[in-house]
Amino acid sequence: MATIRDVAKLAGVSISTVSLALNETGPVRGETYQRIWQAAQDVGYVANPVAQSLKSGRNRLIGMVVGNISNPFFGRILQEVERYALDKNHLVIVSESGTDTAREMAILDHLAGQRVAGVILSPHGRGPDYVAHIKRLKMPILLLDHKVEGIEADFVGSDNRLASAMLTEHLIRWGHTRIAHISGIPGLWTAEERKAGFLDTMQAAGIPVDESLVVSGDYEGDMAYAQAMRLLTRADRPTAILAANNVTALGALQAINDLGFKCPEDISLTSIDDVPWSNVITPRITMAVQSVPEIARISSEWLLERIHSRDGRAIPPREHILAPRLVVGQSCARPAA
Amino acid sequence: MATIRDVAKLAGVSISTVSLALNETGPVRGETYQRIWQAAQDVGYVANPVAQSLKSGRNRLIGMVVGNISNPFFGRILQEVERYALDKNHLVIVSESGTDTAREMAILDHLAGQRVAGVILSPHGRGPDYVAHIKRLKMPILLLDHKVEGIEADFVGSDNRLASAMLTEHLIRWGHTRIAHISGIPGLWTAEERKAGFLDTMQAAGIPVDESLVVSGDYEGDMAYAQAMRLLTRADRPTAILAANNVTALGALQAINDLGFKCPEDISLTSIDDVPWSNVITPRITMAVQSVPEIARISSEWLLERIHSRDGRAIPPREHILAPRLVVGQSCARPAA
DNA sequence: GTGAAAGCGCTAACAG
DNA sequence: CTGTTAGCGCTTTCAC
Repeated sequence: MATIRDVAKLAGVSISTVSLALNETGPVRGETYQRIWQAAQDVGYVANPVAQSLKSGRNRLIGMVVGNISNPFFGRILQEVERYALDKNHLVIVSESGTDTAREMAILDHLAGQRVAGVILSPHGRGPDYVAHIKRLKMPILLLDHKVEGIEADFVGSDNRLASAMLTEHLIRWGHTRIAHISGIPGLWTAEERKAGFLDTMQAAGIPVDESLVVSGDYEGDMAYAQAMRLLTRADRPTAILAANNVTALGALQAINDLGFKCPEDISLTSIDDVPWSNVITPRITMAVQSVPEIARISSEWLLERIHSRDGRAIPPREHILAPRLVVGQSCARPAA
Repeated sequence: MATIRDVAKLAGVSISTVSLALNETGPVRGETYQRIWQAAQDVGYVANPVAQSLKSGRNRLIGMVVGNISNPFFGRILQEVERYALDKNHLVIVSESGTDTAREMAILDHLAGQRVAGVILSPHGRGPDYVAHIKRLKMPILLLDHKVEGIEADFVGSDNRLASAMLTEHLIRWGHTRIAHISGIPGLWTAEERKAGFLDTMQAAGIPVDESLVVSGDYEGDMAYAQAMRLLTRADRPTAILAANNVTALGALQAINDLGFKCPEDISLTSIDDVPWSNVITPRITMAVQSVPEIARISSEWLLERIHSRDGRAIPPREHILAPRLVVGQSCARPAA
């Protein structure tokens, strides 16, 4: 790899002049500039980003930390973020925290160690230590999806209450009263909001909630399958299920099928979040969808803006809450008599 | 951030002693070692990986370059690779090449610039310039999925011919003769192999292939949908479709549904590669699946092995070809009379 | 306009 | 056993 010294030698100038010229950060112009530029071309010089990082304390990397990499919802966000970042000459480091607070903190430390320019974080940790740990980090952070009390940072997410309210209302309008909710990870902001949206809507409609029909999931298919199995094998089983996210819905649907029930004839089903390839899933699931391109675009833009603005810390924390859109499928019907 | 100097000062030794001690690369032992270690703890010292990289020329990063990040098949591999890498203290940079050779080369240059320790590459580029470009790269590369003629590197992929042969045979056994194939990206190794597996099997069975039923796709759903539409609206439409990958199959299925055909009664369908949530897709698609955990494990192990062995270049290139497994669903039936 | 020199944080000879 | 020192490649004052 050619270094700045090679260029300097070939151009017959000092290395500082080369740096000044190539970065257009000095008064080098005209013939000298041309000569340096040509020399750089000739030896195939590209500045070593590692050396630049050491000097500047910032790397042209951005981190993306999520709970579950294989969730298709995340895959599509990553795709957009990566595209956007590369346009701006940044590479994206991806890491999965699971639901392990310690692991998440360790990952953030690793990223801080690499002097990444910023992080898009879908926070899954909990507890005061966790919050303190994040606040201590020096790099710009953008919170995605889950909001964390006590952390001042840009936030991009959706109106989770509204999403579940819309779906709950939809089910109520079909005549359901025994509605079950398989929730997300207890304690997580989105999960609690979604549950609250459900409970509020039920209450507003004057429908008593059977607490035993509100069960906790973990945003994963296996757990959802198990919980749905439990719910549906009860004598007083629910007539409808509100799933906390896409894979929860798919897990529930599988349980419905495996038990020999028909959706929507026997059980109605709705999902918060988009379901991948929903068109070829039978029945098409009624869901509250968020705009993935919008989430990805705002997140990337805001983070890169904060990274590149002269004083990123000066920008006050912003919040972008997306309104979910109800997409009606064929997974809901009147409750069986 | 505490530097090695802070530790040295607190422990009352020189910085080199600290380095030697903490890296266990010198003869520092006993009381001095303890004191240094304690001091490191006290100031919260963690070696700056950027500085280490500048010195060593290797970063504790590995790159992963694929054609399409949002393909669920890739998501699951990434998940495993990331987990494995983090265990070994490496972070993973993810990037999407699309089908753009120039973009892929640019990404590889970026990664080389960051002095990543190695790259897992699912190559999509083409042409002699491309091959030369890759060979010029100094870092260890592991080829995933697609093999590239002329590049000496570890390769992990599956027996693509066998996969499509198995499925083709399956369709033939059901009595199909007018079988269509929606292929992958023309020119890509996997795509050509899969097509060859299809053609060979047809020939071996003595069934003439209608060339017009062999159409090219791009491993993407939209294109597959369009091609399936075209195939199925012909008067002499095929009775079965062999899709080149998972999303191709889903695109085709959607076309089948949208045209009012029933699968498998009217059209049989098979897929190379796993389909996510295949259990809740109706009908369950018959497919040739590869073991994602195995692919991910071998890839990660081999790459990290090459990275960490004293002379990685000394290990001769290895090849791991996975045997696909036939998973029979309900997407195949006798051709309609 | 241009160059010399300091230094980012670390590792690794080489002396002592 | 430990300290001194010379870089890794780059940016950035500060002189000239």
